Amino acid sequence: MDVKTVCLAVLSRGPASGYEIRKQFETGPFRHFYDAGFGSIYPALGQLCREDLATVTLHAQEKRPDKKVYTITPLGRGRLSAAFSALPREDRLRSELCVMLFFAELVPPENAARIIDGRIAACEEMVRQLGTCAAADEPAPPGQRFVRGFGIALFEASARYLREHRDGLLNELRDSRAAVTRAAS
Amino acid sequence: MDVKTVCLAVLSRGPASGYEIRKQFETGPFRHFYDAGFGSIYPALGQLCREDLATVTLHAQEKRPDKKVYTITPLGRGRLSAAFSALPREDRLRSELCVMLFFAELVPPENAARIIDGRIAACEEMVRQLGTCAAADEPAPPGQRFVRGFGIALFEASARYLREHRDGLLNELRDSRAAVTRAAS
DNA sequence: GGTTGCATGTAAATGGTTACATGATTGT
DNA sequence: ACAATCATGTAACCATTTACATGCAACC
Repeated sequence: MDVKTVCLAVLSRGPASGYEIRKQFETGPFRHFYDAGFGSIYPALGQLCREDLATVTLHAQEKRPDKKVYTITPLGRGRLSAAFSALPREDRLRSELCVMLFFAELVPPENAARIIDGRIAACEEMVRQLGTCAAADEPAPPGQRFVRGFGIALFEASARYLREHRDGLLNELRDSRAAVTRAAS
Repeated sequence: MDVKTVCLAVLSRGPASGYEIRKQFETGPFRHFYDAGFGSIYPALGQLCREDLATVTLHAQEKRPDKKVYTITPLGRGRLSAAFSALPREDRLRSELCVMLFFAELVPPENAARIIDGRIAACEEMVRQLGTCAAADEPAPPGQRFVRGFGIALFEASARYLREHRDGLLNELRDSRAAVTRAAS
């Protein structure tokens, strides 16, 4: 599922500009499971138009730059249906945090705690953000609420695990480092 | 953190061939937070050698193709330390499941249940796999056990959320579809 | 006077996936 | 016989990120 398809899906909920779509990826309800920058959104929207899956109209604004508002076409809706009839592929996660903690013995000791604490804070912030966007867009479509709740559940579980196992890991790391030092002397 | 750095980190635990590294990504304890195919691992290992971060030795085997075993160099260890002194960037997740459920009204009704049930099964299978690999490689380094436990906690939380909210979503989707049908007639 | 927000885009570089290409052995 | 496992690699393609480029308005 590429950026083009996801943009098309966003447009199926109503016309939008590239800038607005980007905002949804950055701070809106998409934040935790999909991201894309301007550099991929603008070209994607251009392509959608060239393939007649969307149309553009220029909205002149006062005291603001002009806006290009994209609208999905019937052909675009057809393309969307096709894409949403396939089974989703497995989630792809790339977690530097996990790589670093997996090889925790390579991380400078004073950093391990910082890294974990930073992540706990980030998860809590994420839960908060997803909660406020819940308050803002009620009543949202069922799927949207489901996915938001899913995100909250996962970030809460992350924060909980990290909080509960943080000290255990740090102690084990300290101990094994002490053992190595003893062996070397 | 690119494939090169992660390969180097794997090599810091002991010499390995490209094939063996790939196995760890595919089925081993890495499975849930990092993936890379042969097409990125082999070139990465080549580059590591060219930059003197690793060395290769050819191990002839009987009844098996020859193996190229890579070993990290002191220079490689230095490079690794540097990479692991930085803060990890945010996890990057791309979830087609979430995209599809977010726009659940675009998913053919009979598919929504299949998609969710499939994911529940996949999460449970993942928990099982992480559990067995726990039994196999005890005692593993502390970081490795921490990250494995983290994975188990998250996949369990995923499965739980999906199980608990599955029927609610499907009912809401059915109801809102019925409302649309009534409005159209 | 500097930063943030609104608004659009292009080009180069990076990084990764997929498909191709080969070949012996082991298990069903 | 056929598929899977072991084992390596290249090349083409694809997608995405990053950096560059522009400019006005509002706020601090």
